[in-house]
Amino acid sequence: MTLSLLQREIKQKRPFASPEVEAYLNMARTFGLLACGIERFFKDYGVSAAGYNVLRILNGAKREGDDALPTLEVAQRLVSPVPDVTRLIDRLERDGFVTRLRSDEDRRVVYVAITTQAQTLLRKMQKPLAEHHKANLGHMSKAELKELTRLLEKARSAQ
Amino acid sequence: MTLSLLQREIKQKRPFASPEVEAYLNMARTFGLLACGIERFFKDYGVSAAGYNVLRILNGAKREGDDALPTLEVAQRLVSPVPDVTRLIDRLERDGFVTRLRSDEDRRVVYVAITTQAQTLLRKMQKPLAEHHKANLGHMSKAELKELTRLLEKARSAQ
DNA sequence: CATTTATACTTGTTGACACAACTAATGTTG
DNA sequence: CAACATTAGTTGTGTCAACAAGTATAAATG
Repeated sequence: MTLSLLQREIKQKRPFASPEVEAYLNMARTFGLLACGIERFFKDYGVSAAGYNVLRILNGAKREGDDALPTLEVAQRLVSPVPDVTRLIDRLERDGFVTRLRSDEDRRVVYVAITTQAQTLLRKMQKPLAEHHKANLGHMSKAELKELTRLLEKARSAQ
Repeated sequence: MTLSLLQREIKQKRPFASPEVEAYLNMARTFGLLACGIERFFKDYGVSAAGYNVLRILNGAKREGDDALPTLEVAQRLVSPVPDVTRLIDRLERDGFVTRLRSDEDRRVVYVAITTQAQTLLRKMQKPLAEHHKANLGHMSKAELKELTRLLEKARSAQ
C-alpha cells in the first residue's frame, strides 16, 4: 500500500478516518504553508494579511464610490472572519493606513477610510504580490485552479 | 456578468487579479470557516486544534511501538507548522495530557508521551469528530473529496 | 583535546486573537 | 414617552502565536 503525500509529510502510516478528514487536513496543511509565505511577504511591507485585507476592501469601496465604510461593513467583507476588527483597525490607524470618523446621522457608527499613504502602499505591492501568487500556484493550470476554486466553494456551502 | 460566490460573500464587484489569487482567497475563506467550527468543537473537549494534533501524533506513534517522541519529531509531524511547540506542549503537560522525560542517551532531547487521560479523551472524541467532519463536508461526493485532496496536494507541491 | 559548530530545546517579549462584558446610540412597543 | 431590545462599536482579560535570543548538550574539526 502506497502512502499519500500528506501521510508521508506527517509520517502517518495508518489511513485517514474518512475522505472528509483527509480533505480537511490537506486544506489545513496547504493553506498553512501558503499563508505562512504570504504573511512573510506582507510583513516586508509592514502590514499583516488581515490588515492588507481591510485596506483592499477600503480601496475597492473607494473605487466604487464609497470613500469610507462602517466598521462592521468592513468586518463582513473580510475573507477570513475576524472577531476583533476594532483593534485590527486600531493598529491600521496607528500606522497611518486608515482614518476613522464618527457618523453624524447615526452616532453609533464609525466610518473607516483608507489614507493616500496606504493607497500608495497597495499600488507598490500590487505587482510583487501577483508574482508571489504566481510563484506559489503558477505551476497549476488555469483549469486546475478553476476546479480547485469550484470545489472549495462547494466545500463551504454547507456552512 | 455574474459574480462568483466569493465575490458575493465579500461584496467585491471587480474580478480577481488572477485565477491564482482567486484560488488562494477561496482557500483562505473555506479553511477559515471550517477551522472556526473545528476549534469550537475542540474547545468543548478542553483542547485546541493544535493540541489535539499533538495528541493524535503521540497516540499514533504509540500504536506503532513508540511510547514517546522527541519534541522536534512531534513538531515535524504537525499538519500545520507551529514554531512554538515547547509552549504548546507546556500547556498539554499542565493539563495532564502529556508527560515529558529527558533522554539519558542525549540529554538535549526531551521525550513527550501521551497520558492515559488523553488517550481516553481521544477515544471519546473519535465519533463526534467524525460526525463533525461529515456534517461539514458530507455533502460532497467521494470523488469530489478525492479530487479536492489531489488539487490541494498539487497546490503545495511548489513549496 | 580545546575550540568551534550544530542540535534540541527553552525563555523573553511583543503582538495578535478570542470571548465576554460593557457603553452609547437608536429602534420598538405598550 | 418610558422601558426594553437592538445595533455599533469598545474595552478587559486571558490565551496563543511569532521572532529572536539564550542555554545546555553533543558532534565535528584542527
